[in-house]
Amino acid sequence: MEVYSQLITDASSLAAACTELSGEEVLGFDTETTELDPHRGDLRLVQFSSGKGAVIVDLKPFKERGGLADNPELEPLRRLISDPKVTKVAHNSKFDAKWVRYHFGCELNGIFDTYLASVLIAAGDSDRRHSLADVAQFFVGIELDKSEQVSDWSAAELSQSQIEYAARDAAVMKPLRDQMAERLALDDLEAVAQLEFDCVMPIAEMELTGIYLDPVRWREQLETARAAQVKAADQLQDMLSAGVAQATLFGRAEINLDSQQQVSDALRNLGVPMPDSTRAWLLQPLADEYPVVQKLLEYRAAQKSLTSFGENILEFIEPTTGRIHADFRQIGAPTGRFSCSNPNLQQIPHEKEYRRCFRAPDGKKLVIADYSQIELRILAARSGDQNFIDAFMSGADFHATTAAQIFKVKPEDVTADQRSFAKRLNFGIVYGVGAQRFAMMTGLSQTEAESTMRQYFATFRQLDSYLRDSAREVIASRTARTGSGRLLRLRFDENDRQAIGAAKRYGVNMPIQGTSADILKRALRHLHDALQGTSGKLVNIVHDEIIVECDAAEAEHAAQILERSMVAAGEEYIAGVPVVVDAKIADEWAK
DNA sequence: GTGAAGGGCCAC
DNA sequence: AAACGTGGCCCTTCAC
Repeated sequence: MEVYSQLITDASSLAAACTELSGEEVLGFDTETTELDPHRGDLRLVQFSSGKGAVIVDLKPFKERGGLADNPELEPLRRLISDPKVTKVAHNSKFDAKWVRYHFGCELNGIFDTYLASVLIAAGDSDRRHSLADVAQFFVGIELDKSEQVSDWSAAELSQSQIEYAARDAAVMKPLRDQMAERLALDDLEAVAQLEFDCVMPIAEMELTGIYLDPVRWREQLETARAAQVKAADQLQDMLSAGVAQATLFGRAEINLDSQQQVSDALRNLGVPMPDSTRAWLLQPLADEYPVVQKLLEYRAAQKSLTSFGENILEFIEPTTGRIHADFRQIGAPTGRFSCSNPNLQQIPHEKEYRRCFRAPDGKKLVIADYSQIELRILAARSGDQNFIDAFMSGADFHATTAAQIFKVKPEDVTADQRSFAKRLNFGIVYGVGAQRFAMMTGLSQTEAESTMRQYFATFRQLDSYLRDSAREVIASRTARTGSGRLLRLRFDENDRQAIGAAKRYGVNMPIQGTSADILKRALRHLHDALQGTSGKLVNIVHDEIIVECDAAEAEHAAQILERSMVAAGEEYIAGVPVVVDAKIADEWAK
């Protein structure tokens, strides 16, 4: 592909080029950086491409003259980047957004993200790849050579091939966007694409802000966990060696306690009737009779605390900020849910000992808000079941209210057991739970479980028919959609009963789980806009929960903004069922 | 030595 | 190897 390109190194040509570019509706956009983490490296190039050619801004000379953050020479560039009327087509724009935000102090607005668009169009097909090279190949049939991506972008003089690479990379973006926009329209994915593009900037900012973890508190907790692990390991080792042939009078045969193979063998030698798997839920029933099994479970829990939630998380603290900047993937699951890694802040144990380590720094507060029963409210709205909806309308305890209906007793006469059955069933329904598993988790017999479930569906007739219709529709169309129109294509062998069952559960669950994700994403955009000009910053999200850190003096205001943003987002996707958000101001992330 | 797969378990 | 959905992380085992 032959492309004209202009390399810019001085203020007056930058101003002229930006004036020219700001007249375009759509620009390809890319950056080249010396590192992957904006806290560590330099932003070297910013590139734009229009139908006419590419403009490459070499930031090195600008930085040498007056830095990047408040260099007035870069003002035209900031205006162009933050102008929402000029669409920036970028691949994985969160990356560019973070660098621009951190080094220029401005937002990247008017995003069209070809990575996110590709993931949406793939609609859950995990065979599809989404690198720029793959996406360019798939949508416009252009082969991209990415060999320069890892080249040295900190050199004094950029090589000709680097400049050509930069230009070519940027030039593919416009035709790519045209093809993808057409495809998004064909699949009715424009609304969900906008929803995704709108929350790139909030997520970019959240990652840059990071979350504060008190290392002193964490180490204290770690010491306790370590002591528990050492004690449990020692006792378990003793108990297990009794069943190992090689054990001698002078010492015990060391067993690798983390090897389910070795542990299973040792337990079998001790006469424990071991199931095929050693998972906790299978071992639990044996724990009363066999203290060694109880000890194994104790060891496992201690080991998990120490490995998954131990020393390693402290290594994620960025020295320049003293905070943890995790990676959030905004379409982490085909349902639209986020995933999080390095570290995963969505799987921190709920126990106070862990959560309290994530605290507001001095002078700050955390505002923590979560949606109340959001998935069940979505289910109520989608099914239109009046009994289910009424249970939310009253504002009373939802599980107790549904229990009263299922067991045909007065609300005040609902027993703790009845409420607990109803609660587990309410949650299980969303995932398509069967009688067998419901029996297992409640301790009911298979027959009792079946009859309770029959009673449940007899009470919520409309919900029952919604779930059946929805399952039938999923199998017939091989698709499912969320409230925003997010699409899932299901692939299954129509002769495989198990596969059909799995597809039904997945396809029925996806619109519920996915609409919840839609709502959260909408809330993030509202929140981002409403927090402008305040001290409030988004610091974490966990599926139905949002955490904002702000100045202590502004906490009440921030809490109001957060609650309003979340409720407004919920009401856009749920009609006829109240959306309830519980918000609180706290010093630490603990209930 | 390294990477994939499998088992197990944390969150919502 | 839960006929309950979505993730990520840690460990062992096994193939290359």
